[in-house]
Amino acid sequence: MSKRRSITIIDIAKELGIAPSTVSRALSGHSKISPETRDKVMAVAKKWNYVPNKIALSLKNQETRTLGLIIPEIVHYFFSNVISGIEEVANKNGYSLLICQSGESLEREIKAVSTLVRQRVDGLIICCSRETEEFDHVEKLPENKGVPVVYFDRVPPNSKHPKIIVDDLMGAKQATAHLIEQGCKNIAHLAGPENLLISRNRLSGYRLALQNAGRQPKTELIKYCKEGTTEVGFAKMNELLNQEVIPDGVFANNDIIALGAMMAIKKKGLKIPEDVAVIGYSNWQLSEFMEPGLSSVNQPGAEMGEQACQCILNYIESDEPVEFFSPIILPSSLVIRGSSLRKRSAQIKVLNAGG
Amino acid sequence: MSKRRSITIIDIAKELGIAPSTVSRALSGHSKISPETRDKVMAVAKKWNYVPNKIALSLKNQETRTLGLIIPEIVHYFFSNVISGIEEVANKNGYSLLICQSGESLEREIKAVSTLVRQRVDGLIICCSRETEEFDHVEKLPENKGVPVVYFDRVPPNSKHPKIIVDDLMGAKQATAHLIEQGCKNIAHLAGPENLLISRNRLSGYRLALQNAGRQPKTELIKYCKEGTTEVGFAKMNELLNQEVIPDGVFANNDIIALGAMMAIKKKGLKIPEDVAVIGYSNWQLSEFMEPGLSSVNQPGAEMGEQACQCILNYIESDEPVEFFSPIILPSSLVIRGSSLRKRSAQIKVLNAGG
DNA sequence: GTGAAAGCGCTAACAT
DNA sequence: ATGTTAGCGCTTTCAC
Repeated sequence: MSKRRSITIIDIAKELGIAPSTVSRALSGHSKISPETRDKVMAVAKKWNYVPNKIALSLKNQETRTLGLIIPEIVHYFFSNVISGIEEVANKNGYSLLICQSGESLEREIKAVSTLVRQRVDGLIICCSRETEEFDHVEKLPENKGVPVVYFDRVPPNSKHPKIIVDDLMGAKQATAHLIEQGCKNIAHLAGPENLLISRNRLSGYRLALQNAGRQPKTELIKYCKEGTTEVGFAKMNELLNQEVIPDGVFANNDIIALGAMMAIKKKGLKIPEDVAVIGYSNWQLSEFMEPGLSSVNQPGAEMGEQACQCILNYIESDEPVEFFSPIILPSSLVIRGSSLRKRSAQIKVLNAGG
Repeated sequence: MSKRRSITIIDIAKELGIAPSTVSRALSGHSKISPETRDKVMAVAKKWNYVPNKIALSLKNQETRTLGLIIPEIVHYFFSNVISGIEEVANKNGYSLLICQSGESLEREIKAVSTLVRQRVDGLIICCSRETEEFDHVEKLPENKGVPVVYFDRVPPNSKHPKIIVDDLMGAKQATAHLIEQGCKNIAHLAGPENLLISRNRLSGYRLALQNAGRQPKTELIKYCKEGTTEVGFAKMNELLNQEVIPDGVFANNDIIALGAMMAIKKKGLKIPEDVAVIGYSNWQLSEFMEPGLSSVNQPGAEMGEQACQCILNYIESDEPVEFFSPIILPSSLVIRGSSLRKRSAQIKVLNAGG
């Protein structure tokens, strides 16, 4: 593609025999400009399809009105929701969005930070990769007070920057409480890997709900699904079904595991939710299409994106540097579905799981 | 956030008492530079965390090494795959990706084009909104030879720009042929809305496969699901099941419809795929989590993104303007699943559905 | 091998 | 109301 020279303010100025600054003023609707010149300028600009050059503006103003986003994977229901939320808010505020995916690799994450800083993004929104345990590449951005940063979902333990996270503990508590309300006597938990904070929080929520109802969480009703696959969910649920105390309710760490559990339940000839009620903490929209009876706690991806974006816009526009931001904790929403998918829409209830 | 002045080449030059141009040369590994100065410059640059300013470079070089992407919705399995594919290739080639979503609105699409052109993206990748029937806002970009454009998925009928589309006809043909091979005698089609090209192509593929097998497509086995919801799929499948000729195979326009159909089949007490085999043309990854027995024709989202990106990079870098690009047609892939989800992974076969 | 100067497109301060 | 000028950060001639 041969390089195209586009129309500039100077071209317009020459055509009309006036100064570039006058053209600039006319174009930006400055008050101290005669209507005639303004109209003439507008006419020429239109005739030649003048497009203002944001690059020149960025260089002059030292701001790009561009936000950088680093995300582990784009192809993921939760993350794509986050992106969408960010894009929505950014767009509404006249900001553009530059996206990099780290592919859960620290190396790529570091490279992405560098790329975006070179591009002079006005702010950086980041969800760290699973590999990331050390945050200097973000925390020690050039000059130590570089670009404003907002973390979401996977956040460093000690950072002064804003953080947006989901209230997993509360969500899990509500989900378990819901099973209790439904009359479940023996509620099992198919937990996620112990090393992940979210798994631990969800387990805690489960325990808390039971204790609040005056019950003791039983060790034999808690199974860890380290790999987090449908297969493991199936296997662990089978174990549960072969124990003495058969659970009549299951809270699963996520919907993938929940799906495996449901397969095991059905294979046993039991009915959902009549015999065993199931509820899954969900990253995906799957629940919508899954078996009826699968209620779920949904991660508020879009809302998280919106909040993160709003947060960084405030950060960018705040004049005095803020010393420390306390984390913003978003509630998950508990979606309760009835047992007939045909009448599903009428039966969906959304509870606000947070406080 | 108070505006931060970052380190420039001039700062380094001053510190060392040399000319900015020398610093520039040292930094960019120019040959005609003494090793001592180079080392000195590098040292200072490192000490002060110098970050080159891409904005200044863009202004000078008249290229941003940035690509613009306009997409109807980010939260969509197919589209998020496309984005991911584009990001991957762009990144690998040193390009950044600026994303706007149109939300299926022509108005927002027009605004997005304008935004991206102002940002001086080097190229524009676009999937038009459902509302878009007139393409001047893209085709007549400033100066008529403006930014390189590549269309994908939803493309204008007559554009000289590159277009990447999916071979729906071939995919549908393969899917239907697969049902025939499986021994299905009466294969129904749950079609999409007639006004969409993809629906028409899939219907044609279905017809073609039957004809190739020496069968006549029967009108009573074709049902249009205008709304494309699970509910409609359920209703239309019920109609089919209550007709004289009960189908033993169903090719559904997409997986949402397929899901409804499967619910209807199961409610009737029939088994999938033993009694009725089902296959859906899929935009989503749902099939992975759906009932066993649901084979699907998957849209190659990531591949489409990669191709689109590669295509625009070539376009950008080609010196002589190309007169007309013929469409690039990607095959969909037919994924055949067995009936036991537990053994699923072993039984998945992927056939290349294109020619 | 290095320096000086021009220029990419734009705007804001300072004239007039 | 309009023109002049300088400068944002960088590279790239053209001198020396």
